[in-house]
Amino acid sequence: MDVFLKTVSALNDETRILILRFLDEYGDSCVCDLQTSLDMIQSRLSRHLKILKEAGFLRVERRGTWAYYAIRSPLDRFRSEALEEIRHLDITLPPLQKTSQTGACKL
Amino acid sequence: MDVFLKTVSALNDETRILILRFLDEYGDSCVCDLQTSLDMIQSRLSRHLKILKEAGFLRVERRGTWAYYAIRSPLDRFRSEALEEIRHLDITLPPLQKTSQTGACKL
DNA sequence: ACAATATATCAACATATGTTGATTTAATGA
DNA sequence: TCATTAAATCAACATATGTTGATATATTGT
Repeated sequence: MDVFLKTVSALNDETRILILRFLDEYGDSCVCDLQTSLDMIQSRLSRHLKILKEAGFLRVERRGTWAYYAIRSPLDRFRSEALEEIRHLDITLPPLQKTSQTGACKL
Repeated sequence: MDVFLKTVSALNDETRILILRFLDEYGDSCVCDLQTSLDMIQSRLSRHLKILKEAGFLRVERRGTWAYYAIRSPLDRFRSEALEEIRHLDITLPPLQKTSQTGACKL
């Protein structure tokens, strides 16, 4: 029960759906790039990334000062199906902005 | 987006998961019987049944004074998958009590 | 060690959602 | 029409969750 509810609860937010969709489309991203691309305050992003991670949707990998988040693979059946639904939602995805590469990522 | 979020939001509650599991196990039930079997206040049940119905999980059929709720069929892919998950959750389902038959269902 | 930057966490607040008891609406039968 | 019962809705309250700005932690380079 707990695991299922946590999974569902993680899906129950527009911000997190957008994040999932973004990572699904563009692949691994550091918080910094997500912040620029999605135009979100850093604490807000961290919160949602943590929830998605703890719900089993994402994994994190630390590279230097950066934390790269990515969709976990392989996802189990239910999470995969949820992601598939999200893929077909009518969302206007913002372009990927890799400010972390250029060093222009100062918070 | 709206439809998906509404679906997910409907799943995001223990009470509603229990109701879905119950109806999946025992089939159509009137609010009255659900109330007795699940030991829930009537207004609480009505609320959750409405949410589940509007989210596309349930259908209602009025028979006399009674409103019989049942899992909609066929469910679409995502809702089916969700129901399948719910089927495998570790929930101790209370026994079905058909008080509506005996007339002992006074609220 | 210190400065700079990336990320995580915290506290305060606002909004959303669930619960309950009361009231309203609907259907049936005398 | 009136009484009875089932179900829906409402109002008040409590709890959960999201947002924001501030602070803490972590990593790198000087």
